[in-house]
Amino acid sequence: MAREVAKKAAAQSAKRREEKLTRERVIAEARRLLDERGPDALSMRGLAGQLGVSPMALYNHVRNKRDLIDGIAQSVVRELPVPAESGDWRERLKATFRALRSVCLANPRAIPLVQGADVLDLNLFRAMEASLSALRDAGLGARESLTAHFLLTNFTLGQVSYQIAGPFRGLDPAEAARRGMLPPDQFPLILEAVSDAEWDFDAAFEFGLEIIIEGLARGAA
Amino acid sequence: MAREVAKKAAAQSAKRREEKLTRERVIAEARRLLDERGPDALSMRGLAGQLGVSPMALYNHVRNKRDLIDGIAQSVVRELPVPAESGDWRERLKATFRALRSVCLANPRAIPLVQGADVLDLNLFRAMEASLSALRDAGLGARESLTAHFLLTNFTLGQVSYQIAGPFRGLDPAEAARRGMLPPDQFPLILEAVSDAEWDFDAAFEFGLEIIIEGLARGAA
DNA sequence: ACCTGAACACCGTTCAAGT
DNA sequence: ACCTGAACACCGTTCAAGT
Repeated sequence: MAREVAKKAAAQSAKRREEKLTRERVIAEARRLLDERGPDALSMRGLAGQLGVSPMALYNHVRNKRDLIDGIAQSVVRELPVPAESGDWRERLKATFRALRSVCLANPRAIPLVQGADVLDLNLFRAMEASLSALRDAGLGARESLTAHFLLTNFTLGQVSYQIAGPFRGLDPAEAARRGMLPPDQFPLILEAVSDAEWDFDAAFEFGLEIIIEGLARGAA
Repeated sequence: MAREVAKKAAAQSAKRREEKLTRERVIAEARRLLDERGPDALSMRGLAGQLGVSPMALYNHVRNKRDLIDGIAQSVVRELPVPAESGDWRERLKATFRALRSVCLANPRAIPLVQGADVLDLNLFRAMEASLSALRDAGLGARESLTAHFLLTNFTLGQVSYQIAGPFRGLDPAEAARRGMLPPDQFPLILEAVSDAEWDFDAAFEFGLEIIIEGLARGAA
């Protein structure tokens, strides 16, 4: 029958369409597309193509592109482990922010897109509660703890963005030195630092974490 | 003559065209457009319209949109004051990063666009040299100073982004509380912090700066 | 050298129509 | 309820042509 022929043709041209289209499937495919082919490949049309469906079909499961990206953000955040509850406050703090960093680094292409996404996920608040709890144990007050939490969050996310963008992206002293922009008498310290070879992001993160925690311990005392 | 009539008509429909089109004028107008009407208004076509010129005329002064944005970034960075050279290392550090913060906050709409722009401007390296110099005076080594400089940069830019995006944009514990996502027995500290009213960004910045500097002084000793 | 208009290859989204 | 095709109002950029 003509019907069945048409069905077969549709199934062929739309390989990925065995399963029903759902919000979860749309978002999962969006993540895969973003991860494998980058942000430019993540268009509503391209995504629909990957799913073997018309672009407008997506709008039954996602309000608009903004909502799609919020969905990606949420699905990334769900990979945050629930933080440990026991141990020294310093170690609990470190564990919480190391975990945040790991999840971000595991999803490098999602991070720039997800900046400023709206994601109210329980996992994030669990991490926040754990962080506040550790800070209170360090002797900080309610207000100070909140400020310190955002200090640590800013530091962690900033460092992650920096690492993802590539070392010195857009502000490379070595490049400036190569172009002769930096006369040695005016910029001795930059030139010394630049010659100091490669950059260890893990070490820089641990160093920053240590400094901040040390400052908090000190400030609370 | 028909020529002169045509000229007049062109001059009328293109009010802003008295002056010659230059890279500087293109970038200045782009900044104005971005500042007053936001990132969506900053299209090559819209910008050309503002300048009373065909879209393609811009490409004589700017390689492409990426280059236009790099130009905006550069023109913002040029507003960074040259850092002071004397004084206590703590005060010099604070002054440097307060200045960076001020320039960013004065150009809120440019900041998100400018993330990841390529801008090798002398002003930025002057600030970096000043920062490294202060850190060396604090007793840090070459490598540590560089790491600490990026810690402070990350912190400052992170805090600025956060402030520009709006308080708790995308991660609002108060909103989550309103939606009943946060049972009081599991999230006592978040709920306490949230009830603590409004957020003071200036104070949070100064607090963070203090903590980091304290940590650096302590770590060096 | 600098500018133009037309065209190309895309976007996100609305709408009316189909099942 | 879910999906479709056609259309709308945009993009950035290339190209060939004008002065």
